[in-house]
Parts: sequence; structure tokens; C-alpha cells
Amino acid sequence: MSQMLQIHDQLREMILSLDLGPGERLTERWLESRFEGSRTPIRAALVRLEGEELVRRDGRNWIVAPIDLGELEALAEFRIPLETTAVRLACARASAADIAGVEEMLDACQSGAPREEWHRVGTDFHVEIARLSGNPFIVKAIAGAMTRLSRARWLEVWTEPSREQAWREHRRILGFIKANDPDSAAREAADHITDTRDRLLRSLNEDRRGLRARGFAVIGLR
Amino acid sequence: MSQMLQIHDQLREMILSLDLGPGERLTERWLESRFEGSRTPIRAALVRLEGEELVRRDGRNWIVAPIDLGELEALAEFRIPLETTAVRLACARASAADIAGVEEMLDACQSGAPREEWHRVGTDFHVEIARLSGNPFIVKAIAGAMTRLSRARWLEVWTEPSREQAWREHRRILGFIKANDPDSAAREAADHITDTRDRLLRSLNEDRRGLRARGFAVIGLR
DNA sequence: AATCCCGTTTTGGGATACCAGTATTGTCCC
DNA sequence: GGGACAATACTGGTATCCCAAAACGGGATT
Repeated sequence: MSQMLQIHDQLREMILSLDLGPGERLTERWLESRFEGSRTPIRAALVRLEGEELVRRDGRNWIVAPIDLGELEALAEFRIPLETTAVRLACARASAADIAGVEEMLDACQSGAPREEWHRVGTDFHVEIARLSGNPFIVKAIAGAMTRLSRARWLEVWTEPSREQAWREHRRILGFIKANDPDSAAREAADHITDTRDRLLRSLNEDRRGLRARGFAVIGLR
Repeated sequence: MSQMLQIHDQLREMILSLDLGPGERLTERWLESRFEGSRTPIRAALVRLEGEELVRRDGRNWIVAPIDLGELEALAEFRIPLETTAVRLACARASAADIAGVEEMLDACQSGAPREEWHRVGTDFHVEIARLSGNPFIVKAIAGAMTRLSRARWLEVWTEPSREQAWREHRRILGFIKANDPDSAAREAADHITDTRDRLLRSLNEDRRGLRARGFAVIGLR
């Protein structure tokens, strides 16, 4: 694989895992030494990441895209029509094998699993459901939305019951798709997105102090 | 403005105007002489355009993204839930001044206007409506969808009546938003997207011969 | 005439060199 | 000690250079 793609993926991972703080400045020279490559592939990776909005320009400088918690509502508003459409289409189009694949993914995440695993599966579930719709534009849009959501979800204080609740909702959505009940699946999906948003916002609000202590600007959080 | 952005914008325009044929190979050296800049900014522009899916890699080469007419259905399927949501939100949120702005845009496109003008306004209308929703994610998604549609719409054989029909539908949508009738606006928007898709597909089907003569692969067109 | 093969050319990927602008720092004067 | 200012260090933007690999071409062979 080309060096640029390696750098892109690694940097992406570092950003999404909060290894690099939101808003943190990135100089091409630092990245040069960090990844032991020249500025050429590094610049390409940065331009690419800029397209994914994981990196942004601040004047002439590069910075890790800040987390704007104020966009959480808009994100839910965006996801609801898309994901309800996705599950409806999934009911019409997904094969039993496709559905089983997603089910398996959920099963693989047992209660002993590490935090990263829960985080990843919780994101991938929505993308995989979107994939069942067979519409690549929906898939990409949902994947992008989940990426933007991803870092804020690390900040969330996950309690066992809230996590269990989310998983129950995932299973219910999948169950309705399996049962070929598009209306219920769509209702469940919309409710899940709303619930998740509220859980997230509540958690972040309760933990404002903790967030600030960890150096996160709590901008846009009402 | 940086040279890279200039190159990006010019190249983008050349692609969207079909100045560069879909599938056409782009060598960095040709672009170098064409834009009188070195490969560095050109490569950055290409990476950027790749993110917008206007340019693609074919092995090691760069090519102008082909037009896949088969994705027209998926695109409509994607737009309908988003744009119906957008008009509903617009009803709730758009100010009279905002609406008047869009109205003005439609008015500015009189029957004597050049083809480019119709094309541009026909695209921008949907983006502006999305903007009235106040949701930036919806705006960006619609803008991206309209970009992908853009080139196929150049291929369309525009008859006077079909163009008039589209404009009537635009006005109707806007009228319902103005009248604060979200249900009608949403229905009208969905119908418009479906109608437009059908008009486009019919036109392209009738003109297959013409398309091929102009060098366009009619892939994915049923 | 078709095909294979090898040298040449051209390509994109990466590294480096250079520049102009900007921020920083250190210093000198008050 | 504090503020103005100049030298300096560092940044991203661009141009150029080098390389390996892929594409191309042309001639020899069948």
C-alpha cells in the first residue's frame, strides 16, 4: 500500500481515538518525523483527511478538527430520515444471510469485551444496516455521520444499563427487519437515534467538569 | 488564493462542464502544462477532487470519474427522504426573507437565459431549499447529490415543456413552504424528485445513440 | 502478418530544495 | 521592569529532482 494511505489511516486512527486532541495543531514537520516520511505523502494524507473533515485549516495551519457538541442535534436530525429509509429498504432487500451477518456482529460483542470493541460495533451496526439498504449513497452518508459522532461518543460516560439499553434497541431494530416489518423497524430506528442522542447529551452535560479537566472545550453544548 | 485551490476550482469546472470527458485520463504532467503550475499543487487538487468523487484512480492513473447512469435511481432514493425532511424543516424555520431570496433566484432565470443558467439554477434551487432547513448536514448531502447529478443533466435533452414542468414544480414546492404547509411541500418535493428522475432517464434512453456518438459509455442505463 | 521480447519513455510516488510570510524571541532603549 | 522593534526560527506553498515500475514501441523471430 502506498505510504500516503498508511499515513492517512494511522493519522485517522489517532484522531478518532482522541490520541490527538481536538483542536490540536499539526505541523507538517512534526508529522514528518512522527511517520518517518517526507512531507509529500503527509500533505496528501492531510488534504484527504480535510475532505473527511477530521482535519481542518486554521489560517495557514493544520489542526485536528474540533468537536462541536452543538452539532449533535443536527446530526440526529440528519440521521433519522436516512436510517428510517435504510431499514425500510433493508426489509425489502436484505437476504437472510445479510441479516445473519449483522446479528453475528452484535453477538460477537459480549459483556467482557473491551471498551474499544463496544465503541466500534456500536458504530458499525448502523453502517451495516445502511448497507442492507443496498443504496451506496445512504451507506456513505451514514458512515460519515457515524464518523463525526465517533469522537463525542468516547467522551460519553457509559454506564452498564445505558449500554445494555442501546444494545437492546439494536437487536429490536434488527428483529423487525428480520420479521419484515418496515414500519416498526423505522419507528424503532428513529426512537433509537433520539434516545442515543439524549443519552449522549445527558452524559456530556453531567460530565462537563470532567470534560474540561481533560482539556475539551465544551462549545456548543447547551 | 492558493494556487492549489485555483487549480482545484478550474479543474472541477472543466469536469462538471464535460469539458473533460468522463473516464478521460489525466496525467499530472499534462495538468502541469495546462495550469502552468508544478505537480505539487496539482496533486493536492487531485486528492481533493478524489474526495469529491469527481476524479478517481484507475490503477496508478488518474481519470475523470465516469458517469454511472445506473446510480440515478439510487440517487433519487437517497434524495427523497432528505429533501422531504428539508422542506418540512424549512416550513418550521425559514424566514420570509430567506424564502424571498430563493424566489428571486428562480425569477432571475427567464426563458431567454442561456443553458448554463438553467442548469445552474436547477441545481442550486435544491441546495438553497436544503439551506432553509438550517441543518448543515442535510445541505452538504444534497449539495453532493446534486453535484453527482450535474453532469448527467448536461446529457439530458431539454425540451421546452419539460423544463417548464420542472420550474412549475419548483415554484409549487416553494409555494407550500411559504404557505407553511409541510405535508404538501414534502409530497410535492418527493414527486418532483421522482418526476425529474423519470424525465432524465427517459431522455437519456431516447438519446442513447446520441450519447454514444458523443463518446459516452452508456453503462448502467437500463 | 502475428507475436514475442527487450530497450526506451513516461508515469506517479516520494524526497528535497527554496521561498515568502509569520510568529517568536531576544534585545535594546526608555 | 516594560514596551518597541529587529533578528531569527519556523511554517506551509511551490518547484524540482530522483526512482521504481508500468506502458509503449519497434524490431527480430516465427
